[in-house]
Amino acid sequence: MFTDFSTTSLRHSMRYPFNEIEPRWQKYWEENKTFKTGEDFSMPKYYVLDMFPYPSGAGLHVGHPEGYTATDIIARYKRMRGFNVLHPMGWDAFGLPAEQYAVKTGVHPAITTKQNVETFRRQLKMIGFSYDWDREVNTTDEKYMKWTQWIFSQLHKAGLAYMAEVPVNWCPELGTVLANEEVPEQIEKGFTVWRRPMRQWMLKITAYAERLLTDLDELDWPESLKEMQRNWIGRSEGAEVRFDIDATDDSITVFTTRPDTLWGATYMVLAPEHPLVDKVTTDAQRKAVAAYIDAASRKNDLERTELAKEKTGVFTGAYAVNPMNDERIPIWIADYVLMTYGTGAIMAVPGHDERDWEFARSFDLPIREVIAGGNVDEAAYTDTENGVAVNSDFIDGLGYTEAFEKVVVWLEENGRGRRKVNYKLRDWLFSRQRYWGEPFPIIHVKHPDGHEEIKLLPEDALPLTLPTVESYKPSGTGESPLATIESWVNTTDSETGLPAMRETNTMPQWAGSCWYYLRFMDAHNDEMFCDKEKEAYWGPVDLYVGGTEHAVLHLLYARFWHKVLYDLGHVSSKEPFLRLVNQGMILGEDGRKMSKSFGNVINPDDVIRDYGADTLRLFEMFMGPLEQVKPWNTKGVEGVHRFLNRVWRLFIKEDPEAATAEFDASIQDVEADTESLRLLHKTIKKVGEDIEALRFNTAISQMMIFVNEMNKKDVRPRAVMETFVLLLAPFAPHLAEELWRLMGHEATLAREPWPAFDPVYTVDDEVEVILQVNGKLRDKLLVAKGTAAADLEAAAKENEKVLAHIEGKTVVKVIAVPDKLVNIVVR
RNA sequence: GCGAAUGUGGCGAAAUUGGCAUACGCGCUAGACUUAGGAUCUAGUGGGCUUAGUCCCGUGGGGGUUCGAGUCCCCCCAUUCGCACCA
Repeated sequence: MFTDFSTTSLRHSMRYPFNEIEPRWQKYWEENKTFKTGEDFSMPKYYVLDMFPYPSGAGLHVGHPEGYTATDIIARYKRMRGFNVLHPMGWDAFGLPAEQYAVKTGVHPAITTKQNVETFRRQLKMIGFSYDWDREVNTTDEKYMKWTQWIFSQLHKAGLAYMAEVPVNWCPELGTVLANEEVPEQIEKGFTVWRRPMRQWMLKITAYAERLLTDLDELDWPESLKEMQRNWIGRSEGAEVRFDIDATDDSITVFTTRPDTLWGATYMVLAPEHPLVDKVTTDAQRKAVAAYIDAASRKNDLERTELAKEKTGVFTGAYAVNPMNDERIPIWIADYVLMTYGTGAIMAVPGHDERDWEFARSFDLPIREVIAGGNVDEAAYTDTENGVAVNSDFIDGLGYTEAFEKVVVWLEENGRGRRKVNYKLRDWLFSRQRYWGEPFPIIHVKHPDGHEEIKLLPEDALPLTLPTVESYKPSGTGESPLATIESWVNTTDSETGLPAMRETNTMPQWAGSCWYYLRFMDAHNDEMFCDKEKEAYWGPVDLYVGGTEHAVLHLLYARFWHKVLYDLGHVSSKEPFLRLVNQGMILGEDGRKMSKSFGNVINPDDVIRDYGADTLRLFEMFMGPLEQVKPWNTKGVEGVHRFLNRVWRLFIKEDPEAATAEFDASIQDVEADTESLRLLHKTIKKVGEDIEALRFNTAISQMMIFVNEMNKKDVRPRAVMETFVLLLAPFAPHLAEELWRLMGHEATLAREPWPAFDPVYTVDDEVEVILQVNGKLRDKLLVAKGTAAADLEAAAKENEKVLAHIEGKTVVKVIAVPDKLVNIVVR
């Protein structure tokens, strides 16, 4: 022990000396490596993980410590329960803000990142979190990046990474493309985003769509979050149907979930970007079609959908043939059909699809009823439960399910289509035209015959690090600033000696966070991304806590990578995060979202300065249920601070003159009285159960009850008080450690066994039984626990107040529940 | 429009199995100590009342089940979040 404990003074007579206690214990923990995670694999393990932060320049926000305190309480509690606890922290340090700052100032993002990380680390240490800092990881660290690139190589080898010319979301202000998921955020910021074809790296997440969907069922995650992932994956069962184009050899394939309405298809619609558009358009319509396509290309998906009130479209002049009835139906193009979903083409059944109905009304196209039950003149009839097929040949009279099956069989037998499951989920656009990201371990080899070969760098060439650049500005051509560094870009293929160019795209921020939870298990391994034995022991994560903002992106991508690694035999579980909890956002004191513009931002540093870290921790947990959105309240902070002061005064003599802390005279080595024991054991039980269930607010209120009761006593049995300190420890570790030490213990309480409660003291031998007449409370009765129903009934019938209410009336029924109540029903 | 969650004092909230509604904290009121109190401690604090009674009402609104409903069922309203032409 190197820490100096000689000066616990009472300089601040009214408030306990948190500003001395806290830094001192933080120093002690650091020097003694109190929270270093052991590697005794015979112990039961518990892996409790926070979503690691992006170290922004603004520093820690009060929202961060909310989830972090929750996991820290769990970690400290589990350690005391004898678990080998893995509780690490790191940095998701690639990201746009550092790069944009670099563009503006010319300061290398690595420098900004390093400074920000230092701030974050210092702030987190000031709150007293029990992280094993020896396992700290940083996604921008070359040693970490090496394995991110290695995992990409595995994906590539597995055929899950490919390059494709795809319409991307191009943002001219940022000079980069965006993932679909990132678009709404940027538009909100006022940036423009439009479609532009570009050669991009894609990851084949769609190959895992089904498993990502079905495996959700096994996870202990919030239902709403699972629902969000289900919606994002968007599975729908239907059929692909091929429509011949009249007078040509071409055909249009559509996806439909309603093959039972095929006879009602009165026209077809292609997305404006559909490859067949150009081919089928007649000369007469060519001008109108071209104008329409041009207008559509200037809109993004959001404008084409959400903002479009009226349906627009243009006739191509061509006709298709309905395979069910050989009818000639017109082919239109319209931007309400998206190239990115299904086949980019639909059969329009205006009678039974709302969008098609609207479109048909706008353009005066025929609406035909093929499902009876509604009135297609007024609205599309889409009921699949009650509708019955009509005007539909061999399925007439059938309900949805039978009709669906029969049509699919017919399509397959006649070679006109097939059963098909379609997903909304699209492949993951994995490249960014930025500097501050992981370079792809890829070279484009130029063969003498002129063809280009995409080749992975050999494993021993990893990590491929970022070169220094003079300007961080996007090149403007759609390529990253890396493209301008010729000495870096031009290289040779070590295998063939042929000239090659490096890939100049970088990976998105999500890459590093897809596997960091694995790296924590074996943070310094230079031979592998994570040792197999360690992974088998630590994985999967038992509890993962973070915000809802990562509901679909990070959590879906990480699950995808995990499944790939599982398939390749690198990890032992199908899913990375067994249990997941979203902490609710903390609002400003005014009930609005904390924001600089509202001036309602609370800085954790200020709270720690004024009240101490233990108060910050305790208040964040006392505010309400973890999952809930709740407003900050400075008065509430003072409330929990008062509680901690009371705890201190329960033990320590109030004497402003004293140089060192001395025990209050009430702390005595006496045998505990039954009343204190009852209080203590009830508190042990409730605090333990509440921690397990993440109900920290009620655990704290029970400790407050304990303190309020003990406060009234002149004698506070030492053993009782000592046990209480252990209960408080996960919540207010600095104060608890200090009291523990003052009670004469040499070492930290971090691994003291969690107190056990004795059921003898948690149940009272006398209980209050409620006496009711007609369900209304009339009196209460104190009886021995377990008093028989018959005895309760007899006692109730002798009770004066009860008698007053049943006098002169007929007793119809008596309900007597032992230890609860007696209810006499009279008429 | 679709989906999910949530509605309890002046405020944050509790009530774990259908059994005392409002624990705990804030705020407020009164008192004690004090030169002082923005410290501390004690007591009180859902609403109503010509009968101040251990009376009546009371958990978003309406109905229902039950001896008994914040809790279970049905309908409605509000708020928040997510999705949104997904064929």
